[in-house]
Amino acid sequence: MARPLEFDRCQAVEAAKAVFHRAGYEAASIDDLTQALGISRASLYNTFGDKHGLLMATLDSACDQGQQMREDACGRRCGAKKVIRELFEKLANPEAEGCYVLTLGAELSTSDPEVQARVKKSLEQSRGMFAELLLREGRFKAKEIEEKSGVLLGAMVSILTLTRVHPDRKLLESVIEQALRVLD
Amino acid sequence: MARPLEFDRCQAVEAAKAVFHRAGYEAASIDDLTQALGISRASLYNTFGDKHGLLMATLDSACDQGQQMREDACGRRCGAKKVIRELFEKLANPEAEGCYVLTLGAELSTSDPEVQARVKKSLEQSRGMFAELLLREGRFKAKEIEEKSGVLLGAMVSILTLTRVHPDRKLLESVIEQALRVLD
DNA sequence: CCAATTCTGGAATGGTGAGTCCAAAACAGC
DNA sequence: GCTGTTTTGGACTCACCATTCCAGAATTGG
Repeated sequence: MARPLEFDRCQAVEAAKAVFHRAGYEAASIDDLTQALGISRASLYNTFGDKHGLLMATLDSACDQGQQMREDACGRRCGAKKVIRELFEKLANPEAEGCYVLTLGAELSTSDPEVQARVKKSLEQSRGMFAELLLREGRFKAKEIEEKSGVLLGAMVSILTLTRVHPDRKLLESVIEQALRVLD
Repeated sequence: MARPLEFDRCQAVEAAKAVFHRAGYEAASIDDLTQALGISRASLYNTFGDKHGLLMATLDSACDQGQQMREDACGRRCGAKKVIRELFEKLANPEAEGCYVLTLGAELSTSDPEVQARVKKSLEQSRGMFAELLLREGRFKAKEIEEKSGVLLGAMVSILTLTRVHPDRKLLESVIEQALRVLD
């Protein structure tokens, strides 16, 4: 063996995520990134290939964290309404992972099929989670679940988008309360 | 007087809007723009100052068109539910102006205060329109109007965002139907 | 402590970006 | 048709961007 990496890959990915999230993909320069990650150009290229590779690493990380969050939500013992309310509250936060995925989606999904694929997959997984939570309630028909999970996904997207472009506590509360009505 | 402009400013703005919408602001180069607008660099800089000036011109145009759409909606004689349903249907279209505003907002609102201001203003105006339509129904209390207009705004944002990153007819229908329930 | 291997900082490279400039062209009014 | 004004095309500048390269540094196994 030989000299080991002097930095933590995960930490670097998190730092890159923050840079991309704040500046956008195109606007973030390699200099910005190396500075934020605290590593040199060479290390960045050795580890991630190129700028796009680094982007995909951050997207993967965000998707994984989102998936973790979804599994946690499904793993809870309480009723769907409580689980979803708490999930929505957590998402109504500008630093949320989903917000990152969606923001990149808005910037790049028309021009970068790889990004688009992850965004779509992530949204579908969210919808799946909602469907499972609804199913577990045991009081909805398949048809209802399809419709209601769509509504909840829509609400989620709304929350994530508003959180970024027009944060307003009361507005978000209204959206959340209305969405949760599908569980009545 | 002297030599007149050889191109139509409005047409140029529309073309620029299309380029920015497809590629994003940062990724759109001046070359892309001059080519799409069919004008030379000099004309572009003479007319719009710089790239950012051109961006703001496109944003202003989109906001104006949005405002026009809102006024049209308010000017109609039929019930709020019908007006809003038709508006939502119109917005569920990837070329919609609101979609452009929101997409730019996602890319730039954290880094460009001017953009952020227009996006927020545009959203507030939309909310105002919803509030007016609700008020005109004559059957809601002020408190309800505040909440319901927020819900409708959230639905609109959801529709516009989904339309761009994850278009799916049935999903959009579910979102629209659910949103319209605030009018029951 | 040596050799092999891998990482690191920073300089170098080639390309492309936004924005400028000027000479030629097109028009309006006289 | 001449003059003054404005537009236009395209060459030009200069900075910055992503990426590569290399010489030196660090670490492991022997």
